Amino acid sequence: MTASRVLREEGGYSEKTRLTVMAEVERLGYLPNRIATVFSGDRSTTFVGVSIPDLGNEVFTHVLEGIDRKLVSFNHQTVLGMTQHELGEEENWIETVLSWKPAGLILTGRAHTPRAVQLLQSANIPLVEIWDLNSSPIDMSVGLNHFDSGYDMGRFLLSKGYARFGYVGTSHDAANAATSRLNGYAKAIEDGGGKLTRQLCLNDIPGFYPGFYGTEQLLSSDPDVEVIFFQNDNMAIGAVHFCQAQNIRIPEDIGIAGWGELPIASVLPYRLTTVQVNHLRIGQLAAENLLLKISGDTASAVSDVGFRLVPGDTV
Amino acid sequence: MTASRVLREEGGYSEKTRLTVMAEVERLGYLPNRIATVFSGDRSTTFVGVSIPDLGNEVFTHVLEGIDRKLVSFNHQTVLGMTQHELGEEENWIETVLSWKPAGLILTGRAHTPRAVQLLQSANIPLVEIWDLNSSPIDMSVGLNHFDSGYDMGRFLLSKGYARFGYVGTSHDAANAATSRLNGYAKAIEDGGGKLTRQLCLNDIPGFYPGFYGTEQLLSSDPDVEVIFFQNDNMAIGAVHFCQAQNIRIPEDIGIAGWGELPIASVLPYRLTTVQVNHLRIGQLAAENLLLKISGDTASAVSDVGFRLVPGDTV
DNA sequence: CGGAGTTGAGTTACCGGTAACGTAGGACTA
DNA sequence: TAGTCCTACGTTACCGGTAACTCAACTCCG
Repeated sequence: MTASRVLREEGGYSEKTRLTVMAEVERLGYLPNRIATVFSGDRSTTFVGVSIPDLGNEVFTHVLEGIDRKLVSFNHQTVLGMTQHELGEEENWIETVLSWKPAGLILTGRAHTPRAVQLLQSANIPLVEIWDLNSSPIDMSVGLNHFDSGYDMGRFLLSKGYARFGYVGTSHDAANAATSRLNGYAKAIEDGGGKLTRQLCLNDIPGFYPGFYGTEQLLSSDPDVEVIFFQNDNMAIGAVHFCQAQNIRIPEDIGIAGWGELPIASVLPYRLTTVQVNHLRIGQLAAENLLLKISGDTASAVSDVGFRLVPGDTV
Repeated sequence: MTASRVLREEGGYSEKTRLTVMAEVERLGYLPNRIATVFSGDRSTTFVGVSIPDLGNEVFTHVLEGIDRKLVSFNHQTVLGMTQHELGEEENWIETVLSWKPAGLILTGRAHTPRAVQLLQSANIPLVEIWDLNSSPIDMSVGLNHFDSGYDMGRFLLSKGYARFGYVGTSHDAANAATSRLNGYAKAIEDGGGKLTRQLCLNDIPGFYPGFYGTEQLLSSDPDVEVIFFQNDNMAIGAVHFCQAQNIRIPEDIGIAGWGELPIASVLPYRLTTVQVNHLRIGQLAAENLLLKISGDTASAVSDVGFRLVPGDTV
């Protein structure tokens, strides 16, 4: 008991005793068993479960980096959960990770299975839903309004005089956020009197190559499309390369718009029309709010990090 | 006790009892406390600590994805550790994560602090060192020989007739592997009678933009360089874009070589000279070997996944 | 039909911390 | 000098599972 007090620096021991204890710690190479501590007090671990759809998407690795950096600086650890864009996978992961008594959870997306929601509520631990802003979160939400970002892009393209619109995305739709963007985009086009002639949903991950062949597919089936909005920058860059290879001029023959502003944009010889989002900030803010709740403070339930439309040379 | 037996499907109970127990489980919404299980038997958790230098580097996110997918399919979870390329950070993380009784560890790199090695040895749990192959690992090693890959690139470039060589890398050198590549490259050049006129080490992350301005720096200080080997493909692609912007012809005026074959290569209008490495495979194999050891089987101590030099159009 | 073996279920103790409480002995006060 | 308080340290019990053991009831067989 005295040793326990010394190691926790709780006070109630003499300097002489402290030295004796520390000497024994040194001699035995003693490492505390944190499992026992958690068990004894029915406390939480210092684990924070973080679910993301997949790691292939650069956007989420930035979010994850923001989360982990912040957590580590407050002596917490990230337990990873890759949901593969499947709510069922997420539910299984939530059940498993909860049995390990995490200090909190960060989930990507606002959609969960009913049982997952029930598990989360009865676990009653701090929770942040990130990415697509949830105005009535289970506990807390950090992200941006994807519908609005799609809507703004639609309006911007309309203002540039386009009338026939296309969209290319994939079924790897992180937490339905890309679908929200598409819905916003479609709504803007409808409101503005344009025509969304074709929307393509590839069964692939949203990377460079799907952007490349997705553009080929879309243009061959609908050559009159004037501008294409892509699920993200990587796909848009793939599209630009396809157009260059086919001698299709941008923006004279076709307009290209991406989403997310990824690092590669900094070295491209053209300025991609895109939507800038501070991914790292989403992760940091989510972790910050979670840590506040964990330490018993209050944190804002809804944090909108916003977005910024970047008009480039590609439309 | 009977409930415990039912839930573990251990046998030694009647069907009638099983149903009674399961009904109570349902009624109470009972979730087992895995912490107690670990504590009771002085067992391990199902956590596997995975340390990687940083998440900004696409290469490691692929490795991590390979690891996590495999672990999840065997009911284990990844506990992330970002070491920021600092052995001290790694040591701190190892100490923390060990106190949570992980089932095993996967560490990127073969270099560790003496105290870290001591902690790892006394923890006596399955351990895989990945990335730069360690022929005498603490426990197991999965990766490739980075020195050899650099050496092969050097020899290949010599065979193309180059005589004045450059190198551009960064101080974010994941587990010293890039330095091994540089050493191999330098050795090949020396052996072949070429000249490594300049090696640049930028204080930045090895991304597109550092490749861009690193090339500018190197060429302005040493305009006679004939070919440049980059730390990775992203930097090499940044270099290609710099050359395009400056109307420097590739490969006529300068040769460019990358390393790692990243996804963007698939849509480039040219074929980048690079070294192909199966990053996902490294992660999968590391997790596989670790899980074998965890379940009490034996696994090979050293697994070389190899590499393949890809002669492209850029030299 | 009695003894041996089997089956299903209960009892006890333990893992390693820590909360809560107990207590000896010194200091301080009225 | 007796009573009170404080400090430093010790004792006990408990968290929730499970290993190891016990035991009653039933089965099986010569």
